[in-house]
Amino acid sequence: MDKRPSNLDAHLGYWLRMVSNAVSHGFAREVEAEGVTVAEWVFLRVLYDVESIAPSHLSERMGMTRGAISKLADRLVEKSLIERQPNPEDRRAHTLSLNEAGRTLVPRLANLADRNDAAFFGGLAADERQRLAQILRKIVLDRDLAAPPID
Amino acid sequence: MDKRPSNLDAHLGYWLRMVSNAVSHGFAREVEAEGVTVAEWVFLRVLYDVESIAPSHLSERMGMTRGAISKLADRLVEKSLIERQPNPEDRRAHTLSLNEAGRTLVPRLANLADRNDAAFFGGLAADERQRLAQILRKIVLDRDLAAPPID
DNA sequence: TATTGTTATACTCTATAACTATA
DNA sequence: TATAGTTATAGAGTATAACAATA
Repeated sequence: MDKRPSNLDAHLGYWLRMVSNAVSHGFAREVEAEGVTVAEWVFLRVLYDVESIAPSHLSERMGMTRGAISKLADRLVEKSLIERQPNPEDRRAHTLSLNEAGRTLVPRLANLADRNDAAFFGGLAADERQRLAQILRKIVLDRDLAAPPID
Repeated sequence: MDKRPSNLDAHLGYWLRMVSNAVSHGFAREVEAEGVTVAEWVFLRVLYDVESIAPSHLSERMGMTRGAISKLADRLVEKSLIERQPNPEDRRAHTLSLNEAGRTLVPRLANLADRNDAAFFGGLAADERQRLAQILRKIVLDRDLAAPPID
């Protein structure tokens, strides 16, 4: 039996990747108009809630390495959306926080995210959307995937 | 109303991205042992069914630009898994096809894909997996996303 | 020595645009 | 001129590992 290799579309991961890429690309195009990328949006949105955070904590929160966070932070500093502060108590440590421009931008990006999500999943019935969210959340919990919920 | 920007986890796209990334990374780690990447696996799996295909057709099939296909093809030629043939009728055109090693590798990769998918979504009930597949397929159809089904 | 953060390096994925060789 | 394919360039995303400063 099973002489033939399974088809690509036999795997949930395949469909998931196709849909996820499309959603993310769509969102990427929208936020590009505001001068940021998807990863930067996540970074900024996390900062919005925490006031200020150490890069190492952010790296855990976002499921990225410290090096990656450092690079992202560089870009956002360059774009004048965040600031780095020294920590007087431990001079190895820093904290990151939004500046005025960053704080102003986040709600605009959140609106784009809302609209993108609505547009993309609007073709589903309300109960389908709920089902989807439920299943995805279950996987995240089961597998203990990265990012703890923000709220 | 809506003074606060919506949370990251308010969006289906956020959950989708988190799960999709985890599945793909898991699979990437597995196929790495066979010396290929996820994009290469898709490329090889498509070739397995069609015997031979023009790069331009493959680019449509995979939803990538011709340049990206060209680069992927370079790597797979270098890894001695595929071959490029000239087309005698139109000397601009080429075709791509698996060689012996490529043809042998695909079923092994398919097994890894099966196992990865099973491991990842094994925590879901059968009807949840079915639901998830159904919803994702509906989105792909609704939005007419890339890759036509392989089989 | 261990830890915080940065930097250096590298590779995949992908796009856009220029280019080559046909047709 | 239009088309098939390749090449050049670039940038996001990410990782690993080396490093500097400090603890």
